[in-house]
Amino acid sequence: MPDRHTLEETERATRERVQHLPLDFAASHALLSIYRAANAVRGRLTNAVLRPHDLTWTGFLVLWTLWIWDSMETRDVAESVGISKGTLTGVAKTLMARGLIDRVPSTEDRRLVNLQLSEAGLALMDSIYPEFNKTESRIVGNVDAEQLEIMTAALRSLVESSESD
Amino acid sequence: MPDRHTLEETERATRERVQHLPLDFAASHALLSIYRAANAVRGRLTNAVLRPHDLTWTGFLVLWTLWIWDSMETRDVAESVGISKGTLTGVAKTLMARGLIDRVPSTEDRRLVNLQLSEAGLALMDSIYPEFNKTESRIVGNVDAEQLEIMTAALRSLVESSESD
DNA sequence: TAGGTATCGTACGGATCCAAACGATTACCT
DNA sequence: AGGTAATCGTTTGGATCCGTACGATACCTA
Repeated sequence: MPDRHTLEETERATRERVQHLPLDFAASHALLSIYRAANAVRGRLTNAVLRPHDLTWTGFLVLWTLWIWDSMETRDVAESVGISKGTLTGVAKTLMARGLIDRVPSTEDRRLVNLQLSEAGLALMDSIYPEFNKTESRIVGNVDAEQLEIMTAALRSLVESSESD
Repeated sequence: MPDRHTLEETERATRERVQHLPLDFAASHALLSIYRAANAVRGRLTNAVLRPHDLTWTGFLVLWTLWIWDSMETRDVAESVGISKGTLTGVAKTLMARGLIDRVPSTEDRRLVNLQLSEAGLALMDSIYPEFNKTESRIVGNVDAEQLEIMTAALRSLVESSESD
């Protein structure tokens, strides 16, 4: 029994374990790789960039979303970040307590609340994002540019087919 | 301000927002796609396959790991699944309470504990995994086989370069 | 214009997760 | 041999996250 297992070893062991079953190994390996990659990337970005600024991964995504889109309704922020509405309430509360975002109740529909970056939040993003992106760039540095493009396109089509139904 | 944003729209908006900065857009889009894909895939598999069996995503990964490798020390299970040792303690406790796994203290090193599937756990995996894989296959169904292979390889090299340092 | 339906943001319970601290056990080193 | 260092699994505390339920508000239709 080996101590540690690389992705490749795991895939080989999987084949042996279930070789008597009619399974789609390519699909299984692809999705396992996606999940591991997402975890690894998130962990590294969190530790290297976010933690020194006392920012959560989710909190950063919220800030980043508002940075890109200027102002958004809470439901759209949640959907864009990939968390539930209820989760966003707590995250937004934390970010607001730190003065990084503002809540702006809608005048047209009083059920709605818009979120946007405060000046402090904007300044924070301006200073953090270049650093964040530099780490991103380093992470994908070993992957050929063309392969990276294919990967991104494949992931995108996968997201669409997975979210649609 | 649009209501919903596709990955493509988000990438376009990102460019406009930060076009004055010297950034690596390909890297940013790639990692955003990975994260969204992982979330979407995990959500769909959880809802479609795991929830009916009252299984957590993490719990299933633990079972799956033990299914593939027969028996493992807890530290290796945690590392393989991508969670901390402390988290695994709780998850393993839950799975053991349901009689799906067994704890086997090591005789050679009394600090170590090995985990393995019980008979009930083995039967559960035998019945669930074909269904799980069928959904996996459906998710990647729209992606060309060759592109899928490139994507998987790119993700794998990305995991390695991201976990190494 | 009144009542039913839909959707908003929020509150709450439970599960998951991590980082740090801890006691127990083993390995190393002089 | 004996003491220090390293590593094991666990515990603890706090943050995150989801699903559900809820009141409030807006829309719709007869």
